[in-house]
Amino acid sequence: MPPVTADPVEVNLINALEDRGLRRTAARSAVTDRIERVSDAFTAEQLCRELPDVGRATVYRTIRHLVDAGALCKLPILDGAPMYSIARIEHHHHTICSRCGAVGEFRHSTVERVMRSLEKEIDGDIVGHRMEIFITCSSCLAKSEINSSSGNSSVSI
Amino acid sequence: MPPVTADPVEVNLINALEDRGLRRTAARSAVTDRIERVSDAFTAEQLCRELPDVGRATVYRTIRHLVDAGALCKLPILDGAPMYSIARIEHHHHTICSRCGAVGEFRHSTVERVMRSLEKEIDGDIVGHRMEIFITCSSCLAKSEINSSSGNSSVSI
DNA sequence: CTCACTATTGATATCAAGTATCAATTAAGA
DNA sequence: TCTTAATTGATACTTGATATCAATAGTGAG
Ligand SMILES: [Zn+2]
Ligand SMILES: [Zn+2]
Ligand SMILES: [Zn+2]
Ligand SMILES: [Zn+2]
Repeated sequence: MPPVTADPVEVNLINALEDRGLRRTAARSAVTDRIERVSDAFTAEQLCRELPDVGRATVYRTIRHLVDAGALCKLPILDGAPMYSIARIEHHHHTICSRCGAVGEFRHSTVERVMRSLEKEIDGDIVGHRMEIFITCSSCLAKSEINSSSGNSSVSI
Repeated sequence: MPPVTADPVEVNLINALEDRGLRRTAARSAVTDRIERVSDAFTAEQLCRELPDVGRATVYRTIRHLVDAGALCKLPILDGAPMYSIARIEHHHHTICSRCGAVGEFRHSTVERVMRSLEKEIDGDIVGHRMEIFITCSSCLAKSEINSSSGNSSVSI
């Protein structure tokens, strides 16, 4: 059975910036420290609120640098601001809880194998792919069992 | 070999709206006619520009109704406004040309089978998924062969 | 260590996408 | 035809994000 998770990568965001020739500054360290401390995915605005002493422009700029460096994933959200999460695994996909928004990473070799197999069938050259699995996470499941009750809101994609 | 495309569905957008109890109006017909005439994916703003006599609010509202009705797909775009395309196939995924933005639909039974198989390995209940394959479409490939030259700009996801 | 030079910062203005309001208009059924 | 509720669209507003640019702060040379 192929591994669902693999190769957790050591992350040091401020180093990722320095590797790109960017200076280590107080503002950037504040941003990267905060991101590393937060376990979950976040929006740029959330980060701005949590770092009132760092200018929004700097928060947005730093996020952009980190995405460019491949140290952060930008998750496309259908409605509202995109979310970001630390890229702990080289190539991977995300699980997103449709109730609480919790984001997880996973890798699955079968998925990648299927992607490669599509090469033959798709018109043009494949240059990449993206995939998200929407879930109800175990903690949300637990909560809804406590409150028993309510609806099975399924997500239509 | 499993089919890459399947079940093309007849689309009649104005009917899709009427089926939801919405009235057939001149403004809505103008919007749906336009969408049906445009083969490619489009943004809301594009549609507004092409329909200067329909108010933007109405364009946005109509698009929202069509997405709710499942007649339009909303494609999450990482940067900039989301794009919409007519849903011609029941459940499906998209190919997106990373050069020209052309959007295609496809279905592949293996992909769906793999998704189901992930149920066992992912923590929580799977309620849906989304997938996009980024390509260089055949027409862009043809163009770049004419101009010979240039770089294999690969997309990092 | 000091200086000069460039990168960085952040207040502010601006832009872009999209939604809320609400009076005027219009579709649709009796 | 007439009544009524749905729809429209000009306008103002919200939100997310970027552009500007003077002030500030790293960095490397001397
Ligand atoms: Zn959850
Ligand atoms: Zn993959
Ligand atoms: Zn193309
Ligand atoms: Zn699928």
